[in-house]
Formats: sequence, C-alpha cells, structure tokens
Amino acid sequence: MALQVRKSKVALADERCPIGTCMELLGGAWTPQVIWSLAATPRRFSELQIDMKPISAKVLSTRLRELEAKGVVTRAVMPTSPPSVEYALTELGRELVPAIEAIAHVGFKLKRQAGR
Amino acid sequence: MALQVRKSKVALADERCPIGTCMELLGGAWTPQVIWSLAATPRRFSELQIDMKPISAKVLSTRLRELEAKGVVTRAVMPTSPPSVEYALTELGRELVPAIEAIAHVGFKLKRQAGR
DNA sequence: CTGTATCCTGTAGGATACTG
DNA sequence: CAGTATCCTACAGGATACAG
Repeated sequence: MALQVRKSKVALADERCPIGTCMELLGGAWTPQVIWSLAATPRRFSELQIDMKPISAKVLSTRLRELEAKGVVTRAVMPTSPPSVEYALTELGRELVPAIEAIAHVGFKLKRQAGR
Repeated sequence: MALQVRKSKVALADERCPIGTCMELLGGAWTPQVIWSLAATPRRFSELQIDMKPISAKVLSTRLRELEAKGVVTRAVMPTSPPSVEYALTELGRELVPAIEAIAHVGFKLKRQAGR
C-alpha cells in the first residue's frame, strides 16, 4: 500500500483551495496512519513499525523526518541503552487529528457496512 | 501537484486500520478537491476543470471514472446539444464530505496562521 | 463540450543489507 | 534499538493530439 504526494508545477496549496495546504502535511504513504498512531500516545520507532505492520523502516523513517521538518512531530532521543526514541505530535500535529479522525470514522463506517 | 495512491502488497484497508478504507476512496491526485467541488453542487466536466484550474483533462476524467466505479459520484449525460454531463455525489460520496471538510478546515486555519 | 489515446517522466516507496 | 544506504520498479499523472 502506499500513498504518495507529488508536487506539480502548481503549488498544492492553491490560494483558493485550503485542501492542498492540509494535504501537504498528511500526504505521503502511511502519513495519516503515523499521525493516528501518535495521536493516542507518544511512541517509539519500533512501536510504530508494529502499529503499521507492513511498513518498511525506510518509509517510516522518511515519513517521520518529513513530519518533523514540517513541525508535525517531535523526536526525542532517550539517553538509555540501547537507545530509544520517542516520537510525539506537536501542537500543529494535534490540529490534524480531527481530520484524521473524520477519515477514520468514515473508514470504520464503510467497513461495517461492507460486510462484517 | 498531484496525489497518488498506490496499492501495495498489503491491502490499504488493513483490518485494524479504518483509515486505509477511507483513503482508498479519496486517494489519487485531486480526489479530495473533486469531492469538495461536488459537495456544494453538481457540476459539469468543464466546471470541474475550472474549479481545479491546472488539472489535466485526462486526470480529471480518470478520477471521475474511478469515483464513479467506487460509487462515490454519479454521471448523468444531459441530452442537450452540445452534450453536457453532470457529476454529483452519491450518498456514499456525501459520507466523505465531513472528512474533506475537516481537512479543508485545517488547511484554512494553517493558511491564516501562515501569514495572510 | 466531453472526453480518450499515446507517449513519456519522475519519483515514491518496497526489499535488502549494513551501521552505531 | 533505530535507523541509513542502495538499488529497482511500477505507476501516477502531465502534455499533446485527436474524436464523437
């Protein structure tokens, strides 16, 4: 599975469409799931990997770096041995949660209707 | 700009994550914007092109076909000359609107904060 | 007006292997 | 544990041209 967001010649964040502005943040494969996982509680790298089973380390790493660069998540290295790293949502990240929840809500509803 | 959704070996709609289920519907470049445009009122092909200025006819067409196949939009050919076609959201499509609105809301908020 | 058919390209992201 | 480095491929989607 994968979700990509590609920039085109025209900015995703068109002046007239606020959707692009937000999609820039939650675009990219697994991004909504990452935020969803972090919404409940801060998590470590390996925990996120487990949350999203088939995600590759590379992609998870990439996503986390992107989100960190965008100010959506924070990365905190715990001085333990072996080292562990905690990722958490920033305030900006929390603003995205309602949107993710709306998406998850629809998904949940669809799955219920879909059969089981 | 562009938004892609790619299927991987693992179903996007994982049993444990409802997000994938919903993202399957609004994945793909421009898909959220298409639904957003149709949310207000049914629209014709060329109107949608105008709404999303830089979208190519091919992609818009592709998106609309996908959404139609998924039961998100309906396509109605009006027997006029020249022919015009009206696209509208189905009931399923309307279920997606709150999620899109949540996304748009965040986007709008971010843009306001972002400067102007 | 409403598309469809081609062609072409970048790039996202999966696999795998390796590091501190 | 928490990544990074490569390599590789599929495929999304942009342009363009044409069609009913």
